[in-house]
Amino acid sequence: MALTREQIVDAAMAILRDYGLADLSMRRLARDLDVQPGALYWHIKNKQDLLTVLAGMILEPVGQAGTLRGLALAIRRALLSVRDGAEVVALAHALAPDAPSPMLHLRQLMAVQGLSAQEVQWAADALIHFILGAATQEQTRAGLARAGLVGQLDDGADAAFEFGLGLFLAGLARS
Amino acid sequence: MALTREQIVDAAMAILRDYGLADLSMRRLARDLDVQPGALYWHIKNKQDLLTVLAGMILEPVGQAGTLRGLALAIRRALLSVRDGAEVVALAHALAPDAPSPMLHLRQLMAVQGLSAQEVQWAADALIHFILGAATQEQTRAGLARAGLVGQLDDGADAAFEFGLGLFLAGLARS
DNA sequence: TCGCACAATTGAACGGTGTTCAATTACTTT
DNA sequence: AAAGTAATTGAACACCGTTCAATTGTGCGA
Repeated sequence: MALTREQIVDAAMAILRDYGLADLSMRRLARDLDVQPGALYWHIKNKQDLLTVLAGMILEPVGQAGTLRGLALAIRRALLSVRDGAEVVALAHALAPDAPSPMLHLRQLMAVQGLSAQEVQWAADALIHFILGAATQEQTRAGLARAGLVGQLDDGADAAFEFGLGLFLAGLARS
Repeated sequence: MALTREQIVDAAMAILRDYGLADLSMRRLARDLDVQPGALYWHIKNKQDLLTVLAGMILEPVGQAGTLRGLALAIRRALLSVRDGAEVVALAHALAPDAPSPMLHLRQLMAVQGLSAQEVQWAADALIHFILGAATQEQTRAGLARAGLVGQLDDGADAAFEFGLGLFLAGLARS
């Protein structure tokens, strides 16, 4: 049966979930699909494109949220639910910042207390930097711990995120 | 004359400044030094190690600062002063978060308003995520603009950073 | 059912990457 | 001068993303 773009994306997601971004090479992906690497390029422009699709899938379960805080928590949860999810989304976000819908949703929820459109943009960017940075740090630590390069991952990651988010939201409320 | 660890580091920094992180390969570095790639490994453990040293050099001009705000601005300035500086420092920071002295200095300045040691750590982490994220975004955009993949880099980067930093500091002041 | 056209895949290559290591050269120290 | 150590070479290992001519597979109209 013919190879499908969807099959490729699903296989890529499986590698990501089970082995992480470092193992997600086009050659490895082709091997898993019993196909030569070149065949992938009939269905997909390049690896960056594939990663963008994966980023979209990772953020898919975020959904709507009534509050800024709820949305931030939902985004974090989605990022952490896939191995190296934060890094993949950060990569995609760097090249197309407005593509993922949760980011737009975030700006939408920022519409409070007389912030100008530009200020909303700035505030949303700041919050995104924090979310991606925090989640990336967590997953990087998890990877290092997995490799035995560093001991005991701190369990206080949730509290740390909550605290940082609280700081940010308090700053927003003040303005 | 014998090759020196310092020569290697300096040549690496020159490549970074002039051509960016993508061009900083061990082979390219060896070519610039008129040496075979293997020779580098007599003086340096691996590429990651080299990048850690570069990250330290990038942050060197930060120096002391009396205020949290001043330190944040100084760190950003240092990151932006070298092409892809933010990415290099972020890479180094991920593997050894406490190595760069400005990060410690930041925690030190966080000692305000009865924050527990853990809260200081959390707040410092949040601020670092913002600084690295913002600077990385700026330099990524600059790189895309250089490649002609995206038009007109926004000149409001300074203002955006200042605004995000203001939000964060306001949140700190509230607590 | 035979061709034909087009979709899809292969096989092979191009030009890279980080890293290792036996063998060799360069330089000191005795 | 000889021995011993420091430093470098040359070559390889095992990968990487991407391209493309040649080939195979598939559906369709005659």
